[in-house]
Amino acid sequence: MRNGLDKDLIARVLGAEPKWTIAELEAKFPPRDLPDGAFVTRFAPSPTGFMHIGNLYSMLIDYKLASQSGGVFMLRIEDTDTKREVEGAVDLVKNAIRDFGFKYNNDEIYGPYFQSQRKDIYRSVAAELLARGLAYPCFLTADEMEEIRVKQNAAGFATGIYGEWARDRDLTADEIIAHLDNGEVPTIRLYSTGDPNKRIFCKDAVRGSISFPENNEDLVLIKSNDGLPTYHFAHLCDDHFMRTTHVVRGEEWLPSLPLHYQLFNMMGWTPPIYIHTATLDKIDAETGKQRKMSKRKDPENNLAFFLAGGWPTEALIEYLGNILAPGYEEAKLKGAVKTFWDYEMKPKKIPMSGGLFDMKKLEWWAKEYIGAMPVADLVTAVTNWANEYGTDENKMQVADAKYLSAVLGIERDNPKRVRKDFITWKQTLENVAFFWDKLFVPAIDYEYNRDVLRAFLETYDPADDKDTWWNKIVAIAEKTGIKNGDVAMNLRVALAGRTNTPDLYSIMSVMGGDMVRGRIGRVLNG
RNA sequence: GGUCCCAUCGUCUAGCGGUUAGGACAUCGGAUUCUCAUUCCGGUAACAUGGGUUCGAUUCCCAUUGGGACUGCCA
Repeated sequence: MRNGLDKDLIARVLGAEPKWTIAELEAKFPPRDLPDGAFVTRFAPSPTGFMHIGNLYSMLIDYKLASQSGGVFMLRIEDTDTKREVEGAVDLVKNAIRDFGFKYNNDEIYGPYFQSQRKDIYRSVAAELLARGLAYPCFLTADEMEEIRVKQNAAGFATGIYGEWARDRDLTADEIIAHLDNGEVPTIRLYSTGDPNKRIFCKDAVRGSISFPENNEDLVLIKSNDGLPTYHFAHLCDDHFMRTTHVVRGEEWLPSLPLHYQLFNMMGWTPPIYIHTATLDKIDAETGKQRKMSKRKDPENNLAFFLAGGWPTEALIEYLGNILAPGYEEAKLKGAVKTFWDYEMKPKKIPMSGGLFDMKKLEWWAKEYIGAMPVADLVTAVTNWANEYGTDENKMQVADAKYLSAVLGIERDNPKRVRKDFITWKQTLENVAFFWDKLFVPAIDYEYNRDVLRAFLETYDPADDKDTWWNKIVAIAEKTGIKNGDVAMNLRVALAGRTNTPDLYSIMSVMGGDMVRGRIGRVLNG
């Protein structure tokens, strides 16, 4: 510990008087009045203009834990890096939260929820640390720090500002004033008293107790360029005063856990319970090796990819949810629960090893999800997607809701035996495109048996019920001397332009007599 | 280099000292069907390696190997 700074110097060093004392802040942000066991969590993205799978992954834990426990889920914007900020990024975040059906509850009294608007809070806490000699102003320039780094590397020491290398940590008040008078703006650094030869024990809800060497780095608490806090300091102040009970974050934060414990200990505050999640990986197509999902290389890392591609958001939730709450899938298959929201997530069971993102399994969840949807809901979902993301052709397909409903309703009447060939809203429309004359692509290379087609036209009556219709097919088969299936196949290809389709009779019923006659006639005349 | 995390079928996992190591996806057969999709039945497939501890290790401990993260006035 060093000598604390006096009030006036603290104000000069911070650029403004601290607005509150710690006691005032404690009163301003009182403990939350919630039932025992309620989780208070937050999703805290940086507004970088990009929402990735990892964001959804951790937000799902936050939201689920809060909602299942009767707690609170907050949205906090971590806009402390003015250089990386992107316009419109906050709306992107909010839209994603809405699209996935999450609701956040930003109670005014714990706000504001933009870190850029919480300067007074950070300044007040920093003032306390400065007064107690647990933080100090540092006037090191970027160039000077680079010099230090070079020296440390050459000598084989760990890089960073610590101990002997921390030039300004024991500056006297007069020396500080001299720097200030010189027009220099300091960063506020932690005055670390940690001893790397001792160990600190930290807790993680998934991994249990983890020990690290104590932190001895004088990390930056408040940056000089804009007076905003670093992640570490913001985390301390915000999660304490927002009364967060559980901090869910990526495992890349594990190494800074000793620092965070140190910070909370210095303030005499209880740290939140940490849940560090493993990263979502994929196999690199070029190297064949497993690696973290990359923003640049992997389009499927971007949530916009799934939204634009028409993936049901619920399928993504079910897929990720099953990873985060192992056993959900089994419970669902057994009928014990209906959706992920009915299944209890246990923090301890959240996996700690990195997982591969499995598109095949996602497809399976999507098929299951769509397969279980009532036709009306399917039509709505597909229509909404087409109108927002679809092509003009897609929009045309959804224009007649009644026809679309008939098309999508094929083989969906028996809930035990629904078709599961719909994966995304987009792919659904592509799958059934042949039902529209404009989109129909005839199979020009197919070798039709024209006798069969002519014979069909002779006896075809759109009003026939299925048995009558089938008996006519059988009769044609006998007459022309080919198999029933071959007769059906000729009709199928003539109508749909392909060899794989749902039930033929249903197709004809939906198409209607004119379209059926038209397409068969087209083959015969063409 | 230093610190830390992780390790069960191809993938995601169950297992918490004694199991024929279970499930799901994928895959491969078979049955059903006018094709496809469904549905049903069945198969292939895993405890990274080496030491301990123990009567007994997938399970506990330690190494090794492999993968990952961090080591910024970015989060």
